[in-house]
Amino acid sequence: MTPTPALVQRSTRAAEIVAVARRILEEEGADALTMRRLASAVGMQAPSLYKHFGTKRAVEAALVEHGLFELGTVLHTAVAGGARRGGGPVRRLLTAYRTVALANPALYRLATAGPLPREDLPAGLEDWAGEPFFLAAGDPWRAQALFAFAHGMVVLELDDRFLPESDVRPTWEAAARAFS
Amino acid sequence: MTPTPALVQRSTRAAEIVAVARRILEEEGADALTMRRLASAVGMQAPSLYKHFGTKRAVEAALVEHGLFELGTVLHTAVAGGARRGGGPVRRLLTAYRTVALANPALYRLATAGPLPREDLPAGLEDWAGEPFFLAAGDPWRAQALFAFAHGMVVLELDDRFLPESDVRPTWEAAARAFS
DNA sequence: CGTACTTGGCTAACGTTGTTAGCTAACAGT
DNA sequence: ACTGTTAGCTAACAACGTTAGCCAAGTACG
Repeated sequence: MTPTPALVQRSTRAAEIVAVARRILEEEGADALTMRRLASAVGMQAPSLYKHFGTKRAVEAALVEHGLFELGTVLHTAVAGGARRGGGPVRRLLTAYRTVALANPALYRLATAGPLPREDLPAGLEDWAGEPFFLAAGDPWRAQALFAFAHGMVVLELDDRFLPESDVRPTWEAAARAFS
Repeated sequence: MTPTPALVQRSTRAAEIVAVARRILEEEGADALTMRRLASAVGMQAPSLYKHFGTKRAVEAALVEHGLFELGTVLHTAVAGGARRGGGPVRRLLTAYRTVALANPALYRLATAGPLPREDLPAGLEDWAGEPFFLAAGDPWRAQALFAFAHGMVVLELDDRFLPESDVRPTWEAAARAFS
């Protein structure tokens, strides 16, 4: 319902840096995303990056922005996408959430773990990305609970925190039923 | 039901290092826990720490061990503790979980976020700490869901990820009812 | 009793990290 | 034609985890 927020406008070079940073993040992991590695992958020296981003956190904030935007896009279409796809909106939301998170694990962690760099993010982006939970759950408390469940499941899955023999999909299924 | 696992036995000095590390972690944050800072707080030079712990990760593993042990202790007594305290076992479990996690936020994050240093942990400790969820929930899938919800709520609370005006306790209450 | 070994401290140093200072070539504006 | 601004560079700094190598004190034992 809230209009899609606009992404921060960036110069060609800055956009290229963010794109390369994202590739490094997903292909080589969060530890590989250093200023020197990023600079070399983009064809310059590390200090030159500071002509485009004031700090490494600013680069990460740009990545978080992309992550939240994509997550929000997927979740909104999942909730809105009619009864064509299986189940109710809650089920579609949960499926979409898990899919996009597991598809970009490093970006998901960056965007959802640790404190948010709110001052470097477009206003409203965070709320907009979380809105599908309210749309699907009905009231704010169920939305909170649904969000907490989904986030908890995903990070525990990513961290390999469940018992090895335990299958995780029945739990998602059960939650979808419980919250519908 | 599973017997309480034994903690790793450590020399006096090593135990002191872990205790100091924990104090630094909670009082000054995870970033302040550096080998030099830790060494100086314990009265030695950084390289001397390596006479007691092979790596920084090993120090952190010792902290994780403490964290899981305390969490497990609290959760087990919460679930077992008769009908004296309010509500059913699920409600007591959730209250205890939130309380201990918010009381030691940095330790909680260290113990539950990111991959576990399983090879440096006493065998069975992880399972034992998670067992109360199975005891309270009944079957494994509900246990998984309950754990994911509790963990998700706590990390989102710690990361200040909920909307500022949103009260979080009704959500815990509702979950306690839903899982009972 | 002396000797060998272990324990636990030290200093110096290495490589990597984020970041700053200061220089410079290219380009735009008046 | 001068003057900024933009975007690159090299050199360097402090802090990080960690390793190497030295040395004093204690301990085991023949």
